Amino acid sequence: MPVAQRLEHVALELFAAQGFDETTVDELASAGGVGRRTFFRYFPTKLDVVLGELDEGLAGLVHALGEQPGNDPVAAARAAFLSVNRYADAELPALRRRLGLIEDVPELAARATVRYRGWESALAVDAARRWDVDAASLRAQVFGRAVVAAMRAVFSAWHARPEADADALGALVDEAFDALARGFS
Amino acid sequence: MPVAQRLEHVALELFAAQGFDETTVDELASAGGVGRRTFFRYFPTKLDVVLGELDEGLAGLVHALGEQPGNDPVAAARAAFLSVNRYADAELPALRRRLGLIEDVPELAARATVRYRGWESALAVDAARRWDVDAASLRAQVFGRAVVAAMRAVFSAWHARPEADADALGALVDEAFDALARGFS
DNA sequence: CGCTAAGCGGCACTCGGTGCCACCCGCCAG
DNA sequence: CTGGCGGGTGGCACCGAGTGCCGCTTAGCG
Repeated sequence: MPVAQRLEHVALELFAAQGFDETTVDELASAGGVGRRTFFRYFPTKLDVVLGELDEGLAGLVHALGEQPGNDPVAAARAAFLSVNRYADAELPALRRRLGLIEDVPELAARATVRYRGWESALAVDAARRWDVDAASLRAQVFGRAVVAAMRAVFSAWHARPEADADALGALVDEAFDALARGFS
Repeated sequence: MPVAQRLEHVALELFAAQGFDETTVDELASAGGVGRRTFFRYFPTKLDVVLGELDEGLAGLVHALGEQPGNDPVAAARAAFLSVNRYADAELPALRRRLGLIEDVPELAARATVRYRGWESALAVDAARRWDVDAASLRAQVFGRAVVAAMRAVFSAWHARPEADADALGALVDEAFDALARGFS
């Protein structure tokens, strides 16, 4: 097992057992069988052990957006999100643990939203293209941020239901995008 | 001038002059004429010097939401935001500096979004009440987060226009809420 | 005049994060 | 076989944010 993956696994274990703040980097490193200095070579920050692959999604999202036809950004974003967030059943428990940590530890939630900024602007750019307006236009910017906000709500709702599976996630995504498409009035 | 206010003023000065990360708490404290330990008695974190009063808005927002009639959450939220975000001309430069810092320094942006969580849930609760649904319902949650997302976009757009005044801010708020009300499809 | 209570701030400590450098290893050229 | 060479490693010293402790000053009051 590669070092990074082992560290990640061990870290989620320790965080779940004794809490994020209560676990020092020294513990993570020695539990992973490496030196503290080496730990920081694999993860720039203690926070990044938890977030890790969450933003690999960005490249995938951009790609998926590019493949969607039509000039309805909502439909495109919905399809892109559904295609990017396809999880195998075996991945769900780890996903749950990650989401739980991100919701509980404010610092992690904060760091996660920074990651989402890339998504927001990618979505804004895509919407601007389909609407044929400037990407800096307020409507496009609001769209990008609102979509990410909706996705945060989806993950939060999914995490709150202990037995929700991958299909349930898809259903929630659909519901959220319906709301965005139709408006709130 | 009270200590907290003086520290805040001096801090914004120093951050603008030499950057956020490049300014240590020691500098802030001695520039404000207090000891380092005292600084942390007024601000739990270096970050909070910048964000400071930003979340005093929460209590005001909740109050303003409570005063809005009708069962359209978008209209209520729009009115509440307009009433809370009434800035005097003299406050605008300070607001600009704050917004600039929050946009530029990722750590500040992150911390700010944590503050917004209170707004998100307040808005969700209000919407749930007007729609007569559960506050935990996905639609209400998406609404709360989308509204805050839209407000972030508004502040960002306003900040990007160097000569925008308080009226321009109101116009942007209206535009953003129109988008949320009508939907994006 | 003495007592008390509250704000102040020095000191020492923990922990996250970084720069530097010595070390160990496998690899390749001579 | 040997002598360099390069990458991964991790120890060490350092910085800055944040915290607990405690002694000091000072203002207020009986």
